[in-house]
Amino acid sequence: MIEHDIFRALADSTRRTIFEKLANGSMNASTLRQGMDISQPAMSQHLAVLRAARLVREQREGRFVNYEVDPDGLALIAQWLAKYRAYWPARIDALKLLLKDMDQ
Amino acid sequence: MIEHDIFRALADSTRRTIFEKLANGSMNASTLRQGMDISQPAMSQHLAVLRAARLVREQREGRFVNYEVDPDGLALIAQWLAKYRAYWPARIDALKLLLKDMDQ
DNA sequence: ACAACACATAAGCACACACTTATGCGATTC
DNA sequence: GAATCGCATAAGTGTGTGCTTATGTGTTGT
Repeated sequence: MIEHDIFRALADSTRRTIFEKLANGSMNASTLRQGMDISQPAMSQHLAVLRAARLVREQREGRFVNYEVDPDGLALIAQWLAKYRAYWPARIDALKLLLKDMDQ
Repeated sequence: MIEHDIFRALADSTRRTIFEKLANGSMNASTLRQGMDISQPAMSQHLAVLRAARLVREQREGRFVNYEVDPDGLALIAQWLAKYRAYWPARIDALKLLLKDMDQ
């Protein structure tokens, strides 16, 4: 179940930080580690979990592996969220942002 | 960190099932248990986790406690998702639904 | 070809988590 | 007011998870 993988992946704050960093630009695993006080194997394992959840995808470049945000994971979260749109508050900033962005 | 509580709460499939049931109508804890093969304390603990994540809220009614979906949790997910809107695929069904719903 | 590098995988360990049974606490019912 | 009911909490237990160190695999550079 990919939905399970997604929420499980995001349940860890270190992985959310990694994802956020990648959202600001794709990087290889070593660059990601900078300023994160995390071992190389730990980073590799976190990236594997994010990859399994389709939140992140890899792109081999020689001996480097460049990681970037995978839109598929975000789309699945949006789909999950859409199931409960009957319960969304009428107007919140996030949804207004959302609307504005989709309006073009 | 409420964001952490939300993703952690949704990382468990039993809790997602409970949330989904509540999205189809508010219920008390005993009614929620029906057809779920789960002990009463387990249900109580799951509801406590969902409550801490603001995905669910309670409403005491005598000796019953009626549970319902709390829009706050969903709004927080939407806000989290909105941070990464730059990576959303151009057109997916979930986002179209979203747009249509917000358009009124 | 050999060393250095970027990354993945293996194995082991401490801790978090979801479950259980037992018990406590109010509110209803008889 | 005693029993019952709906639910919460306590305490204990097995399993999952995130970390570590050690090692493997493939690529680059000399």
